[in-house]
Amino acid sequence: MTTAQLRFTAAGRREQILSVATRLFARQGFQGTTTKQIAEHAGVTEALIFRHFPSKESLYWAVIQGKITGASPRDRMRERLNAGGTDAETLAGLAAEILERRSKDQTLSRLLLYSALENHRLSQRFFRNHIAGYYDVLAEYIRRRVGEGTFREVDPLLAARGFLGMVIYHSWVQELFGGKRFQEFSVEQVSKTLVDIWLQGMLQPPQRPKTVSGLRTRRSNDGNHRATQEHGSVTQNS
Amino acid sequence: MTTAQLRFTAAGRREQILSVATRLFARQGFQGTTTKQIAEHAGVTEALIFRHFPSKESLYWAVIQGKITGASPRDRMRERLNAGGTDAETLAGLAAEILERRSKDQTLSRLLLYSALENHRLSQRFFRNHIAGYYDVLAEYIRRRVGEGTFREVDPLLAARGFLGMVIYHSWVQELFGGKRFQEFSVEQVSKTLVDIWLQGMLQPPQRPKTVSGLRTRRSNDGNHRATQEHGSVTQNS
DNA sequence: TCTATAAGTAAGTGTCTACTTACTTAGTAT
DNA sequence: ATACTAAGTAAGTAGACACTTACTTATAGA
Repeated sequence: MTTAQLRFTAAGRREQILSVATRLFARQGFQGTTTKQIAEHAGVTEALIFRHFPSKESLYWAVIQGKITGASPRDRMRERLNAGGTDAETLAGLAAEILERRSKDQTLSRLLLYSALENHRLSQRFFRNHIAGYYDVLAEYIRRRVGEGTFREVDPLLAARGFLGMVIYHSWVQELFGGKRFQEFSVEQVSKTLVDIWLQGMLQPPQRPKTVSGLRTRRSNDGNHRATQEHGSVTQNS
Repeated sequence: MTTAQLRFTAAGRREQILSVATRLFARQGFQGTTTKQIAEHAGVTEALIFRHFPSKESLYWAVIQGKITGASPRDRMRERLNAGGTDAETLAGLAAEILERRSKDQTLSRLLLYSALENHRLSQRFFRNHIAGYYDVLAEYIRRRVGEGTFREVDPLLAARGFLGMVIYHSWVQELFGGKRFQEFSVEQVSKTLVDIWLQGMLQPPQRPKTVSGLRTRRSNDGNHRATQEHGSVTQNS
């Protein structure tokens, strides 16, 4: 009979160690985490850790592997992008999901950043599965919209990176660099604002009949700063 | 007379140690760098390092301090934003400068990221002087353009973060995560594309003054796409 | 109930770490 | 030359590190 269970099964203990190690590696990096610490947090001796994993490095790799294969956001993202709705709704939902997840759980982005900085061999793959996954799918979406004539002709990969850059960078600044100490933003405000900027930046300008250069409409004439709408020809001042 | 100079002056040696330590801390982080390593790279014994700096941590702080006080980009950025020229030129120049500097020298961003992850007490200040500096100035610029009616009404800080996010995130992906292994981009292409998107996203839409909700694009409208011209200049064809 | 086996540990090992102590040597003013 | 001072070092120390070895104990199946 299975009562209080003083001992784990091998698989169960392995999982527990992995989970503890994931948290610690994310918080302190590979170099900053000791096997003794991991053992203490798992409630066992160091020796047991080396029974389950031949070395500290192999434990680290198992942690990364777990994050790579577990719950790739790629599919959820593809679903979202194919689900229908306006561009604005779709993208704002996507941005909101990214912001919310990162605000709740920093372990993933911290693991990723540490592994990139410490230059672990797996980090390339980590990156490919986790970040590149995001924007391959998004780039595909953008390419379609460009083909349809809805979006302007821009490099889809760069545009995707631009969008995700806005969102992810903001979340890094807030969560990682302590930006939220100085100012908080609601997820809705951030996602709406950033999507607004990016989306209007991507959309074809509203179809203008044939007035070639007569479009420099002056709305009110109070002198300066008339800065026309086309950024090719923004006249800033005299 | 000063010949071959077997010995440094105290100040000179201090500087040399600082410079060596900066490189190593940037490459490997605080935890990943040993005092022995620093000594070897500086060509001295460890003891000498502890004569100039009371502890490893104080040496690290001196490194960060040096980066904080040295060459704040804030002023150069303010200059640039006040120098005149079109918005597009100004912003593209700004983006290009960021991209180029980061591509040449990663030490600053690596130091910053490590210090944020390792949660050093100075990292808040590091961040404030180095990143916040950037977008305070940029936000001010945006606020002015919003006041003039050139830009739409958006939170200037968020808009600034969006712009810098696009650029800085792209550079991180390329330089740090090894994105350039898969695809290279020219500085001009990146800065032009990202500025294009962001700037058109910020400008007031041409005709209708108040419709910020002009984002109601349904994804199935395939009616309008005339074969697009290049995204920068709309006013050139007939 | 007995036993095979898997789960778990106490107490190490050599090496590395930040930091110290007691000493030597180079440059310089008198 | 002499003596003083600042630059520099050789050889440590105690503790932390990743990892090992030899041992103990829980538990399921016969």
